[in-house]
Amino acid sequence: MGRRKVTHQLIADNSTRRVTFRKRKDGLLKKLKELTILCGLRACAIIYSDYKEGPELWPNHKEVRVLLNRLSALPVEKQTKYMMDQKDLMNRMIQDAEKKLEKEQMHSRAMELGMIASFKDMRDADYSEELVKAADVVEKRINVIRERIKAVESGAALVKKE
Amino acid sequence: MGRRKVTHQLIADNSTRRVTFRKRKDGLLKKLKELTILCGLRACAIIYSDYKEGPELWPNHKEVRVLLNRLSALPVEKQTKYMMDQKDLMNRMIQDAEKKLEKEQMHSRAMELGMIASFKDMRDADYSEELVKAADVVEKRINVIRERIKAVESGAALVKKE
DNA sequence: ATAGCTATCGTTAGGCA
DNA sequence: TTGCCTAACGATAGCTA
Repeated sequence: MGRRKVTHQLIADNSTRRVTFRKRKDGLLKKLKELTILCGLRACAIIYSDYKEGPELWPNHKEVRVLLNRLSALPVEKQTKYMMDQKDLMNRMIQDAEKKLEKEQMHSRAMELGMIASFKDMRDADYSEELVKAADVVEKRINVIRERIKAVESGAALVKKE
Repeated sequence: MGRRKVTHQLIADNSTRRVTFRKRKDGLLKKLKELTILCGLRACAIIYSDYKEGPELWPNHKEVRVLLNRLSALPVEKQTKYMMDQKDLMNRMIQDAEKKLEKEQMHSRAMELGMIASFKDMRDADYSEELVKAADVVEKRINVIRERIKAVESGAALVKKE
């Protein structure tokens, strides 16, 4: 009956932890939805878990894609130049790191769980249908660029291997 | 005193909405933190709002970067090839779109708000300190690649302009 | 596992400094 | 605005089928 005061540490029991995860994840998404409605925002969430095949997308796949594209302006590193100059040192470090990773057979990626939510203030967002389409096109363009980058990335990885 | 039952629609009053946003955002982050502890996950959040200069990063800048790098496997488009083949058509569409955007002087990006959270199950994550460092190096490498991509992106934009 | 069911705990709307 | 305050309201731990 009722509920116990929550102990703030890892839930030991496996299935209890699983249930708690589901309940609280749902709670989080509900609150996210409320926030979007109350404050006039857009939001999305992506959740990887070992309980599902693919990532769980909220509110839907399309919204996730659209909002993800808005993250390109995210602050990453202070400056690129320094890192580029450090390339050789970096490469050596990377090789060391990869050897170690290989050695330990780290494969926890499969257990990965992720969530992304992106909001946009829509208070002044009564764009015409046309403008929405236009924005979508621009976002698709960014997607193209992302894909190209991925290709470059794979290529670089291949080159590195030999 | 007390509270009123929440009406599920946009909060009309500007400052009330602002306060509600802050309260509920904090609540969301708190619940995110609890989830990470109770279920042994890692998580982060990125929040853009017009109430702050830059994005608000939770739990901190580094964690956000690390977890963001794990999103590369995210499902984006069904296939790249088709989009690449469509490049010319796309470019024309983009030009049209950008003209319209320019014309309308859309500048809502400044009002953008975003949140990202990424979790990783850590139950089997008692890596040695060394391994953690190694993983970090690999992630830095990915960051470098991202930066390169950005450069390419800017370059493409410049080319496009003339 | 998954779905209800409540007692209880946690969140927060509205008020006040 | 920004931070407490407290009564409602909402979320959920532990239980049952």
